[in-house]
Amino acid sequence: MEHNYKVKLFDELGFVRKKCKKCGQWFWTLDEERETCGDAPCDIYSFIGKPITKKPYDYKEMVKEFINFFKEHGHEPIKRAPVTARRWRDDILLTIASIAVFQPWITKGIVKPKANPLVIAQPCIRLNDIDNVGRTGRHLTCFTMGGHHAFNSKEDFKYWQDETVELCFNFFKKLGIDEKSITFIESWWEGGGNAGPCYEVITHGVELATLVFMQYEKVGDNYKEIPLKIVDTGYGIERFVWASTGEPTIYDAIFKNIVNKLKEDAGVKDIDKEILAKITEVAGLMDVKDVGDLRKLREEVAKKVNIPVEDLDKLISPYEDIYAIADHTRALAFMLGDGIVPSNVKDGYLVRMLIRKTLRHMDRLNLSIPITEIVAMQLNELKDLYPELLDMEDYIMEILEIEEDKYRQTIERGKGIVERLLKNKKDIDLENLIELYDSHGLPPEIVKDVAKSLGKDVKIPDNFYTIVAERHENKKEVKEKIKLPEVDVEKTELLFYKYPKMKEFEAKVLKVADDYVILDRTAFYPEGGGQKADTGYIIKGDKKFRVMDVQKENNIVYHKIEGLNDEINELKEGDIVKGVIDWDRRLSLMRNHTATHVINAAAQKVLGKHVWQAGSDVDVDKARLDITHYKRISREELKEIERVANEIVLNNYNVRSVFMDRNEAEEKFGFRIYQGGVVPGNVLRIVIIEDENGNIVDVQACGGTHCQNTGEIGFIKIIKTERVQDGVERLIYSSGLSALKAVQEMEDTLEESAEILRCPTEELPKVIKRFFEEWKEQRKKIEELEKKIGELKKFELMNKFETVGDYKVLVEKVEANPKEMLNIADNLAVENTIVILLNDKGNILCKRGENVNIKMNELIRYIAKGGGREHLAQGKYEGDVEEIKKKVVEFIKNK
RNA sequence: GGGCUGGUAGCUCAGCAUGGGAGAGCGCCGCAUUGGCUGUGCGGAGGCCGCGGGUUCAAAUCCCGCCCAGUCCA
Repeated sequence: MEHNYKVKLFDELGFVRKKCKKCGQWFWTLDEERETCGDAPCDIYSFIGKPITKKPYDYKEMVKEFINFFKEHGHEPIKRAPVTARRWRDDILLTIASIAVFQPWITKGIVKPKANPLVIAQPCIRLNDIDNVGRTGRHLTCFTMGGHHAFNSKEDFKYWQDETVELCFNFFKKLGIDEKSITFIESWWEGGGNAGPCYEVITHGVELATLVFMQYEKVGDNYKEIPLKIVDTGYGIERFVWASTGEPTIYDAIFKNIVNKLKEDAGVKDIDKEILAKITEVAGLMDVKDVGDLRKLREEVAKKVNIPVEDLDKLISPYEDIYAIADHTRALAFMLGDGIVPSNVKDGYLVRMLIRKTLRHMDRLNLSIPITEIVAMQLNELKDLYPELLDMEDYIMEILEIEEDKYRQTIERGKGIVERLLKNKKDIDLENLIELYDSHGLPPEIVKDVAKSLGKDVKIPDNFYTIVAERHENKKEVKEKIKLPEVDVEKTELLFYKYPKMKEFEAKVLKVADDYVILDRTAFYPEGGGQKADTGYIIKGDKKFRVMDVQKENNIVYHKIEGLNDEINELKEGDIVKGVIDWDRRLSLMRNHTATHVINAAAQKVLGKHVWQAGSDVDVDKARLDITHYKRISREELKEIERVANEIVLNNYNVRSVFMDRNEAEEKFGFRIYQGGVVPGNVLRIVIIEDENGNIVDVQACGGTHCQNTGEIGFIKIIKTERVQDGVERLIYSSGLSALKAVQEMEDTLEESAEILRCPTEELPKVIKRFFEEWKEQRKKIEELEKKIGELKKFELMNKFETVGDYKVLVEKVEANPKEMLNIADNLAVENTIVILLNDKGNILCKRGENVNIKMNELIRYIAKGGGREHLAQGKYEGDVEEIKKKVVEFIKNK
């Protein structure tokens, strides 16, 4: 893509455009002598040990400096967004850049930005390079992207390249960075479907900022101009801090206190800063991608500092662990502080992985301080800039403890499995390793350790995790969606918002397509927001058409009519019809939907702020709500949620809904409104439950139909809870008369049970316990008696043996069940006897003494249906004893 | 959302591929030995083999569904 990168500033100050001798990229510089672009690997880091700013900054100071500079230059500072991008968009889990905060609604031009131009310092999380963290001196999982953004439309154009480059240049200068050291590399940025030219802003071998001019949408291989031209800049706050201190690694610059504390606790000696600097410098020149690259890095550095690789390894490894811990714990502070609940899915899984990785680093160092304390230190460092994290401290600490416990258990369990595996098998092969990791969560490194302690060696391939990943490939499922016919009509006017109690309405038929009818306006609620569709009738004259289902697509409401094809001529375009809603159904749906909001509020109150709606389904006789929570909901908690919910009902709070600007809603109520998931559009419908003083009980963006006050719900009964995933609990409940019905059904169960046991319902637990215990006792007794019967019958039968060939044979019908027969036979079958017992239920059993050479399983197959082992066989026979006896004799004689 | 693993005595687990009498170790109880506690020896109690269906003469074991737990991946 051709683009002119020349800006006013370059002209004014006399920048020259050059082509990098090494990488061939074009760049702009004030230094006419310069031949390389300034970025690694063409240039090496030259700020380590030689800070490039007037004074050193810490993290907090740099954030403030950045915000203030752009504030002074006409940008409005805005609050950071959570690191959990999943809350407002469904394409990424975590906030990976400052621009991610504004995608997709603002960048698409659908929603106006809160301010324009604006400046933000946005904590971001990227886990792609997690294995490099601590090792390369520069990689972080958690960093802060300073961004100043301008959203330019034709009517309201703020600024573009000239100003952006100038602002950047001046910010660098304000920090005291030598202007001759700055280079602007011409580059091209693409991401998230958008694209545009960009500058990478480099100094002393390190890229500190990227200035992107988003102006295209990428359609296939082509670029289409987008209406909004967006200035998207990213300043690496941590890198600025690093460069301002000249520390050997970014971790030393950002996490000084924590690194020192960890070093002290682990008893790690200080090593020559030169070595650390060398690693960072060499790593800076490398594109580290996998374990192999890291090994290469280690070898390279060993050569440069002239130390054997093994020695260097011993020196450096503890440092790497410390750096990784310092980084990971900050990411954890943000992830947990923003309310992520650990889980086996999505962002919850990411946070669990991060906790486990951190614990593994800690184990390697044998630290005595617990992970909770390290995260608490992070919170302490972050509290001035992000006081909201401190509100979540109790939650964060509890989660860390629970997760550490779980991890330790997993490892212990895993060790047992490995030990047992080694007992039976000589070696652990790749297949075992994969299963241990995939199914039991046991990393190969730990397997190796355990095996080593038992004197066995385990080989781990370099690409182990790649192999695991391959096993999980090509899996996708196609969700079936109801296909609606395409029609070209005006969008349907929705009457149920304006008139929530409207039961009947008149409308004009706009279209009849397949078995769907489209009206110009409707009071039928189409399925959406977890709420099921209304049903009812559409009436034309004296003809009634049953409405089975109602769907909405592109703002058009489709009414599915029962058997419409047969009567196609009776309902046609232009007809004026009457719609009648099945009001009992709607009432139930409204009650259940409002109850869902009430339950959500109650759950948050009882369980904590981390509780977030993870899905809901509102049906007529019951509804369900999935919430994020880190343990099973106890009986006590459940009762408390139920109590709080019904308290809200009894207080008869007002429920109102308003249409609101997205920004205004976010401003007023925060991200909490997105309980129901990602909501499109600029105008949101906000449903608010508030008490008599106007305090908010619950607020959500929601398109559903609701009661007008909580009292209308009548009564909420939680039926049960389920664990739908780790970290997500499902509450199933109903309201109003359905709730009453549910309670009555439970009562029926109790009554019925009590009747069977002939006791009052309140005595049930006691009586059942007694019955159960008695049953167990009696079962024991029966077993004993069965044994006794066997002993007694011996005397009755021992004289009835007949001699057949070498053996003494008994074929006899007894009054006994199979178990008793076995006991009898046990007492009779000795030496050269064969015992065959029958009962009148058709059971047969053959048992031989130890000196018998005939196989009972073969014998039984000759005389009856059944099988077993050589010494004992069981089965079913037909005919009478004499016949069987004849066959037995026949069989034995033939042997 | 998908994959995989597991659920058997109070605990840790074996048995399950190939269906046929529910086992081991630890713990618990009793007895013996000892001045007493270990320790040792002997004996014993303790199981809806997660729940529900199916196949079969017969299911802990095979098949299906569910519940519970663990774990990996997107």
